Amino acid sequence: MQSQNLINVITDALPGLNKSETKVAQVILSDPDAATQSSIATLARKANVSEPSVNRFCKRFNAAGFPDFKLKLAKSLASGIRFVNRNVDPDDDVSSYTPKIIDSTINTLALVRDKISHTRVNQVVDKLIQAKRIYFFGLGASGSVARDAENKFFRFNLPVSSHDDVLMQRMLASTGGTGDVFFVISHTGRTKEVVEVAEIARGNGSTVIGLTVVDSPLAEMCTVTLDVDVPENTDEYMPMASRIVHLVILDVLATGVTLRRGPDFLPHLEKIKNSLKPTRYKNDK
Amino acid sequence: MQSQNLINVITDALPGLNKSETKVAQVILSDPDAATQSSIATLARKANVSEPSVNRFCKRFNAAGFPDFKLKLAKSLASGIRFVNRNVDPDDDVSSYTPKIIDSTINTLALVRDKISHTRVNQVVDKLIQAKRIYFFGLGASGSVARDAENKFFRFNLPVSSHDDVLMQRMLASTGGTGDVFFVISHTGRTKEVVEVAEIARGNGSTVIGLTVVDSPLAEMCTVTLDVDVPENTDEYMPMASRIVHLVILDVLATGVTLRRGPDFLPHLEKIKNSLKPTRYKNDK
DNA sequence: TCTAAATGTAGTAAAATTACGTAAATTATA
DNA sequence: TATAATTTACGTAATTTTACTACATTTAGA
Repeated sequence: MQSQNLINVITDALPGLNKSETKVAQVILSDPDAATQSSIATLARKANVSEPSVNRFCKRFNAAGFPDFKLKLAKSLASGIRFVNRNVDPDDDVSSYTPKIIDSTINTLALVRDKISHTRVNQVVDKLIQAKRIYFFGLGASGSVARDAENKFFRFNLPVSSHDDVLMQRMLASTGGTGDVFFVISHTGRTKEVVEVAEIARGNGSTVIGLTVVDSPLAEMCTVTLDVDVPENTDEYMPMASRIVHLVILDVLATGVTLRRGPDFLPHLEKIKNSLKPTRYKNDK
Repeated sequence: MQSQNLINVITDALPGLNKSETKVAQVILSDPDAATQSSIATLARKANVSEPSVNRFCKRFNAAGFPDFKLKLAKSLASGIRFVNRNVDPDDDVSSYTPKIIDSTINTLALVRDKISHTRVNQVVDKLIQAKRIYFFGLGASGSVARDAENKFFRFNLPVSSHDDVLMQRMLASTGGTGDVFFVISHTGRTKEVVEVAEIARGNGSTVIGLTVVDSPLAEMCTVTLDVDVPENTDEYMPMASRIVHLVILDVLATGVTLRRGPDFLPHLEKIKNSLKPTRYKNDK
């Protein structure tokens, strides 16, 4: 795991802290930026604890001491993540809910960045490179993710298609075989239709890649699973973050494939880019 | 205001510094990360200058003193190096390009969060609330964004549809009128077909909302434009970030609409959620 | 050679840390 | 259930480290 956001770490640890540590945590979380600029004495005073308590607090979070802690805190703040785990409130106005939603997305992405298995990503890139054909399957919200994936991967000069029709998916899965890759995207990993399709494809010797939840029925049917451990939304108003995560992971996979193809492949990408030029108004700036 | 990256500032000021200040600057620039962790004494020793020289150096760069300087330096490192300057390199392996791509997406989102006009968002939410019908239009990559939007907005009990077929878009645009909202999504804002469709719709008295680039031909045709000032990708291997940004902005808009509808609307959303339950395997955890 | 800027020395103030002692809480035991 | 034993939490005060200030010395330019 890479450097996690200190504010998240503190928030997560909050329930397990003792009295004075909690006080310190609250003062820091309520205004992290002020905390980075105050001395151990002022912070201790604000939290109504002694200076050594603050110091111990810092060491608890793997800092060498108070100055080191402040440094790490400052870095966390600079990383651009401000509203941490703040849910949207029914009374929020635009200027509140807008940053909250964006920050929550950022937060989720940062989590995925630190948790995603690079080995798995590599395995999937392997499979995609070797594929004779790629099918992207998804239903509902994952349907548009699948479509986006098609749009992205067709640039690789491979027969790619995306499908959000269950019957079509079934038919394709049953006619597939070795060399075919079925890339199945599912937010829950529990949609029956999707799991069945994966099973059919697998039974015919196709490679099945799952972009879904770990330990789900779908994950069990897959040759390789890219599991995304995105925290479930508890808040009614918070949008589903998994779509975005899925899209970004597909970006990563596409990049992986491009890099494997090597620099000789770049002219091909350039050609596709240029093909769109005549459809656009010139930019005279 | 561009990133007040301290490292850049120091580099720029380098020619105008005097002897000992130059020494200090060189030590800091050669290993900024180490500098943030050392005391004024060690830094002075490394640079072969006295402690007050280091202190004066800090004050020269608008810091209150040495600790404040270290803080600012740390922030520059966190925000700058982590996000901005990390293009995918042809030699990168999985563990390099994966975080790079995710970080670049995060960076873009953070930028949008700070720059997006809340007034505009509010205006668009207004229009969407008042709409009798909503059409989401997009081509190519924006096509799947449009589709995702449909999937999200149909929950609001409104006639919503998405279209990625130019002819269909034209026909709908020409038959629309007051009360109809055409939500046009475009990465470039310069695709001729899309601009024309917007013009037709506008001509018939429909509301046209653009999710696109500021000052683009499309933006000029719209009733309200949500302009996204996403930096263009210079790197061959970096995926297009605007898709993600568009999706997140649609999340924001959807949340805005939900909040305006008030708490009475929540049971309706719950109903939709529950309708999907029978399609899933039970989660026995 | 004079002047002003640059740099360093030494002392002081501030900040952080450590050592240690007391209080609180937890666990074990009667 | 009460109380003793033990651990854990917390604070005081002393110590050490760190940063800053005032002033002295050096250096460079006119």
